[in-house]
Amino acid sequence: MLHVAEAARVSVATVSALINGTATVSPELSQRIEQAIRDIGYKRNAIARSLKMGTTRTIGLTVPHITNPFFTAVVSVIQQAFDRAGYAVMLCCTDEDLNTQDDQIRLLLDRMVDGLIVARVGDGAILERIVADANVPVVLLDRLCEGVDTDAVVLDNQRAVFDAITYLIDLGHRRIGYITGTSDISPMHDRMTGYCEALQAAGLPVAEELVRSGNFHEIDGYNATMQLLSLHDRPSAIFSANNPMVIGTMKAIRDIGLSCPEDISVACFDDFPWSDVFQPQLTTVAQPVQAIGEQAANLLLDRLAGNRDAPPRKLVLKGRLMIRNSCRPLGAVVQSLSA
Amino acid sequence: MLHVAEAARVSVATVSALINGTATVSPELSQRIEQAIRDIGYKRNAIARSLKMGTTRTIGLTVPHITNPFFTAVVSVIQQAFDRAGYAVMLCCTDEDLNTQDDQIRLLLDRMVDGLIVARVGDGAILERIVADANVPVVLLDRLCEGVDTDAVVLDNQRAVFDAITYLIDLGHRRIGYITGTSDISPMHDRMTGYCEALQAAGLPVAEELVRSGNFHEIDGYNATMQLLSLHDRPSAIFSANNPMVIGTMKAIRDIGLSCPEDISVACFDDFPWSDVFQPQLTTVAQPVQAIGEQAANLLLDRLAGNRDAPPRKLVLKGRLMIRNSCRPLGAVVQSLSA
DNA sequence: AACGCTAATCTAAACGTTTCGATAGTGTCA
DNA sequence: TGACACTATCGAAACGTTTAGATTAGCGTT
Repeated sequence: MLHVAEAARVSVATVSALINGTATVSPELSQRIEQAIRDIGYKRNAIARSLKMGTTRTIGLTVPHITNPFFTAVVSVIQQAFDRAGYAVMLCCTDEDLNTQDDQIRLLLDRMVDGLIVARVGDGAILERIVADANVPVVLLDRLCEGVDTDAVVLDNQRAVFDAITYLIDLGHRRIGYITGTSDISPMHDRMTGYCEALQAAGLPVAEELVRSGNFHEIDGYNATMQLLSLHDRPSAIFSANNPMVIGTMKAIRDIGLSCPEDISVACFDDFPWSDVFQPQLTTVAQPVQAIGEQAANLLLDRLAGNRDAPPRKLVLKGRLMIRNSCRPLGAVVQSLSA
Repeated sequence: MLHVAEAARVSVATVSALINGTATVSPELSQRIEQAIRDIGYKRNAIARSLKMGTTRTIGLTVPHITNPFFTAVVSVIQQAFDRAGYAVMLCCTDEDLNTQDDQIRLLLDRMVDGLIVARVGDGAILERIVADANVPVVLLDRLCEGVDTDAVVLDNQRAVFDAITYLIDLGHRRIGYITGTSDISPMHDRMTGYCEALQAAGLPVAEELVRSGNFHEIDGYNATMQLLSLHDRPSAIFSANNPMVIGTMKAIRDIGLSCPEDISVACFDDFPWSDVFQPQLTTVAQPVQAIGEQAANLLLDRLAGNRDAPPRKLVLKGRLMIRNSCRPLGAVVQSLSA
């Protein structure tokens, strides 16, 4: 900018005024300055600007796994929304690991992001401090956080799973296996509650051996399913509370020589784009990813626009049960096949 | 830092020296400073540091679509690699749009990223200028760029498709539909070449009506497939050169009342995690996403480490044909079913 | 002709670091 | 006792912006 000012024989203040439109500058000088800018190929240094202004027009976004199609979709929507608003987004994947998450968030705050959207992991002790200490607005995505009272957009997980399990019960299923992620994050807890309530509402017992938990990965779903399928009185249906894990479930069913839905019905959380193309077409609980991403972005953009003092807003969206052909109605007798 | 210096009764220079370990500071002062840092909860301002140092320890990454599983996987790997190296990554999705890409890259350069990994879109006129003007290292990902001579990691697309088509020919297929993306990017061009060469090598003609092109989206794959299937002498196999488009292909096959692989064989580019779980299990060309991401990251990290003058390095990796059950061997007579 | 008002422009300080060169303190050795 | 080397510390400039406040010029009023 100094060079531009010199070339145009004006002060840097005038150049700045013209670029930002913060003061009127005469047509004559404007022209000289614009010419100089073109000649020199000047580009404003956003870092220097950020330092002075105290804002980076950059936000941080952390998710557990970008390869989880749910997060992929949400990240995509959020990225688009901030792009439209002229913000850059720094993406971090925490790999479902608390320490990684701490590091990532520190990394983002170090870089003076203007705001944070966090699909948290673990118990959020650090998050509490961040929301308290750092003066950047935070919006929680997908997962709430005890003790952190801030903007959030989540799903009505309990209701969504309640509906899905009720659907299975209505089909005649009585023993329904349930595969959950580690229960220290709110959605897993709420989904589990939905499962239990649906069973109770139908007068069915919650059998401990039918509930298995894993760490969100395909292999965990595989192992959990193997355990469920080797029970002497095995479930006629399995619900997986997490998307990547259901892949493991399907592989386990295949490896053990059973097939879905003939031998065992399967449903899961989170829809994916190809779910109605391949067989079996999985019955899923679809989250409104578009809305989730947009609402999260809007909440943050609103704070960034200056609305700092409004009380925390918590948006709860509804899931939708996508009924396909991976769950079959059950007659009086549970079919018993061996491979 | 000023506050820390005052609290510890030292100069800011000393604080900086201690934090960065750039000079020895006495145990006594060290302790005072560390105490002050803790008391105040001081965090170094990375923006100010960037301004002074001329480096942001942040890189920019642009991909056409993060929802394309290939890019999802590569982004994930790259993100991890840079995370390990202490870099942040700014992610942008260009939506296969040239203007968007220009905007995004400008946005990234404005923010003084230290380097750029670009899966480009379009003809790259802007990219040329960037690589010339900006002094940040750029590595091209997945897609080369005429006239931009810089580090790159790509697949041997031609060979990969050659192998896939040859496989179909070996199965007895003679009329093989081919669905490509817009041909102005190198992989699409190379894949097309692989298709033609495989046919020629087998003494088969390249029939114009069997080649359809679209804009990478599911709907384009759908439309292209519909056209192929309504030919009076329709193909017995379809190869889709792009992953999202194959979803459209499968939907079109279903909607028209055919089934795969009984009525029509399907293969495509890019593997996905669930491809061996659902039916039909698609035969795909798998890209080594892990290697691609890591190599791209390494190339850039190497430049960032100071190795600026080395000549451009172009890494070409091999694809792998994952044979599953979506392509069936063909007898002498092409089966002709109507739904 | 002196005055005030407005519009255009400029000067200079500030943002929070890093770093160069200066300075003070300490011990060694002739 | 100086001269000297060495270490620890500091002062101040610099990075490239923004912006408050000062200055200047032009112009209409009285």
